[in-house]
Amino acid sequence: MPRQVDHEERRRHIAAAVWRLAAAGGLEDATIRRVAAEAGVPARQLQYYFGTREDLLLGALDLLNQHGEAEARERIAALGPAPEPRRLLRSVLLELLPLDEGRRRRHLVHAAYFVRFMADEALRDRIRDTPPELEDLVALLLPEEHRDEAEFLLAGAAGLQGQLLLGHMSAHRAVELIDRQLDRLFAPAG
Amino acid sequence: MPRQVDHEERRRHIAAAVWRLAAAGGLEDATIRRVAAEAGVPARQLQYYFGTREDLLLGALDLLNQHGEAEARERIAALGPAPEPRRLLRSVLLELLPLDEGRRRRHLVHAAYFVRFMADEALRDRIRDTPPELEDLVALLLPEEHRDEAEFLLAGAAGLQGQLLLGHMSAHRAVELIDRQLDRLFAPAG
DNA sequence: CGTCGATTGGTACAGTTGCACCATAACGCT
DNA sequence: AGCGTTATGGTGCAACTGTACCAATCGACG
Repeated sequence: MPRQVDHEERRRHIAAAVWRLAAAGGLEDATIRRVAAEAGVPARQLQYYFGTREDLLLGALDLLNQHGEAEARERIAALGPAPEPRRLLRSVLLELLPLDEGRRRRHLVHAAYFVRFMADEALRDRIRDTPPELEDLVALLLPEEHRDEAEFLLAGAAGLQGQLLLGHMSAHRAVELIDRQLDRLFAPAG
Repeated sequence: MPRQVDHEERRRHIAAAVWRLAAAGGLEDATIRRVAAEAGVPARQLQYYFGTREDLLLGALDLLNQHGEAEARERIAALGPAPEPRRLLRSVLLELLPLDEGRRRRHLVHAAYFVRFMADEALRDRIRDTPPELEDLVALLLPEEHRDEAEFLLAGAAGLQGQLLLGHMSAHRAVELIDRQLDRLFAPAG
């Protein structure tokens, strides 16, 4: 192996530039030359590490997803072992809200990819910010008769995400609304 | 007035082409030449009726909004005079779901504009598919102590919109989930 | 030391982009 | 009929797009 360079690190560095541009101005701002300038590398490097522009966008999205999933897992693991269902559920729902710069950018990038990738059935799964496993988890955390509530809860959190991104609601208020729902669902006399 | 041509009709015809392209492949597909081809008019005409491309996108969005708002008002008016609060509320919430081609395209186009227009504070209001008046209406339809529920209900409907667009949930199921929430909120012993 | 493959850089090119410009046609008015 | 406004068409251009191509450089291994 000549010239030892960290391939993965390089790709993540470039992908991060894609995220910033896409989050700020949508996919059309993420041209090869502009991403290269944002990342501070020659444009040719993107070709080498990703191939075509389509591959670049696709690769950047995949990296974002695994990056975000790792962050989410970390935050949830920080609750400690065997957390109470309510606290666990709350953390899962809060992952859907842009409560810090990381999550905000993640959701913005997903929004930027949304329409473009929805046309292609194979790509459609990569732009959901709620993996199916999370949905199952939420359903498991609530009593069986509350399956409808579980699904609506997830939808509600996703909807609040949009409100927050648009600045139409404060993060504090969104969290409060979720907590009210949890109050109800975990009330003593369910 | 020489050469009587229906200015507004022309603009709507062109705007509809923007909607189709933006809904199918995002804003980057809505180039001047491509919109012209889709509308079947010379590209020069877009310049004449809208100005720059930015103006075209902006104008097409405004036309979509007023078009959609009219459609929504019509559907709600079809409930007849002084409908029961629950039916009225249900109709308002269902406006957020892509239950027909019109609403589906409207929400897709909004999604296409989302990131691009969020950067500009002045344009941010044009990409919300829930006008503030609707939010107030929803709050009014529920008893005072249910303000939190009203806001979460709207967020839930908006979240279901995303699930439906992505094909992760059937329209039937989404409507069912909303009806369950309404069952609860309008239960006799509130 | 030389060689070979991994990596980088620069550039060239055909296609597309948004937009400005100029001519001309169509029409309502005086 | 003539004029002025409104509308239309076509074309040109500089900037930018994605990507193919060629040359050079680097480092590890023989």
